[in-house]
Amino acid sequence: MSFQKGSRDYGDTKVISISRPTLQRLPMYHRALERSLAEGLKVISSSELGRRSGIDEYQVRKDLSSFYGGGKPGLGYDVLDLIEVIEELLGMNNLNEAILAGAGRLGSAIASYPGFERFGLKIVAMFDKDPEKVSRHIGQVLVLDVSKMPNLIQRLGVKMGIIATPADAAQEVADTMVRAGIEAIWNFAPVNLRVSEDVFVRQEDLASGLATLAHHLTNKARSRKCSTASSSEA
Amino acid sequence: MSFQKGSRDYGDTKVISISRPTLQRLPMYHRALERSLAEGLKVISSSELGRRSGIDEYQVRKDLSSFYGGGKPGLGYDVLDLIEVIEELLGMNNLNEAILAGAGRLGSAIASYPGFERFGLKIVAMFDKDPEKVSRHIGQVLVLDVSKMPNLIQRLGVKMGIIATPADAAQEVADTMVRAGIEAIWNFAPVNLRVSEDVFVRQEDLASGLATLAHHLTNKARSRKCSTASSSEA
DNA sequence: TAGATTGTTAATCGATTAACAATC
DNA sequence: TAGATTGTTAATCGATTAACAATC
Repeated sequence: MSFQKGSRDYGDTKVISISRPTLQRLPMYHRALERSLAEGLKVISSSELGRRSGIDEYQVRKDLSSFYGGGKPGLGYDVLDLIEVIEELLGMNNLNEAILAGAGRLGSAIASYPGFERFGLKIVAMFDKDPEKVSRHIGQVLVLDVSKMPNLIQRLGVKMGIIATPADAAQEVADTMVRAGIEAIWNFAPVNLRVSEDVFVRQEDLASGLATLAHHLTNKARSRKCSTASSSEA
Repeated sequence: MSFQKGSRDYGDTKVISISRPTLQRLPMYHRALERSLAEGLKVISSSELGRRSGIDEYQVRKDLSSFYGGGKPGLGYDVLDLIEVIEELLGMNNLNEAILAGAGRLGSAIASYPGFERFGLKIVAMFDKDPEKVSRHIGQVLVLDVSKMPNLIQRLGVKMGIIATPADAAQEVADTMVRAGIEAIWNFAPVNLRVSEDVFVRQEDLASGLATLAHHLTNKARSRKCSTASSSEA
């Protein structure tokens, strides 16, 4: 694997730092690369990768250059090598263990979302307070009573917590998680969690997504009425 | 409701234009405001709203000023009025009809996600190609055979399509939707859709979310090993 | 009026887009 | 070698942060 020259972790030296936007595009590159590999491509240019991932070719080169130094001028990037580096960066090779709070529909969907396995995510247990749900399996995952959560987090040393509870339970669950040692929370409940500084929270706010779409449709209708052009977006 | 002065739609004059980041923060403000209202607050300052929504007070004022002109220097914003304006902007008062392709776990979770109703989203039908799933109800929504999709989209004039199919079916479903008249697609399948310019696509890429978290945890562990400080984020 | 807080203007920061010299 | 394509530097754009004069 050709990481960028000089950006490897020599003892106590620096760690590659990737910007948030770049990081979020990595899964798209990964997908496009896998497809390319499946089609038999060994080498790919930034423009072709851009076309396949729907991202600007300038952007592609800029992004890749922030963590990859293996591109060959005149030729392009080695598909397989690039895939490996991205997988390393995304932690797809490490096993990312997580616990999931909330065994309702959303929780169940997350627990059995097929895209996650390939990204190294392993949900080791689910929690719910509803006795109806406790002791059942969802997919491969056993649902436990929420009172067992702190103990299990500590015993297994799990660092990632996923919250898929109703809104009014989310903050309390987050507090419990953090107290037990969770360092990163993926929150699907529509609540702005308040946690201590050193806990990373990713708010997966479906309402925001919906807001964007709804606003777009409303605006489109409005601007059409005013006989103006419509805007677009990929 | 006090929209910003001069930004209303006078015949053919301009439409309020809100930046994407601002738009995505509106649901957070909305939530914080609802909570404030429930607690009996009639008026709220930008700093208090910031505290409650987890957003910088500078940001709050900047955001609000782009669409709201009703703030009173020395006092703050009228909670109820602000809520109403945001609801209007997010189309929470209009009914947003949508059709949903894919009646698997993810599709089912979306169809019955409680947060959506309040945002005016109404899923009028679901589609699947699995005969096992067709003709059943998921929540309130009837699942139909995917062959009936184009006709139904046209008959009801639905403009929003939600894709929750497996990855390999997503592009074909999107094409069908667009041909039938869908103007905005909310895509939960891990595929970069290719659609015509005037169709709005929101890619709800759960893999991106996971990438952010996994990278953060990996990096945190690595930087701890090197005895350096850890970074954080809200 | 005096104190508080807005709305707006200016400064900073970071990401995207573009262009091009280096190089396979 | 000539042609293609990278990696990087420069230019542009837009968002966030800060500061402050206007005003309730």
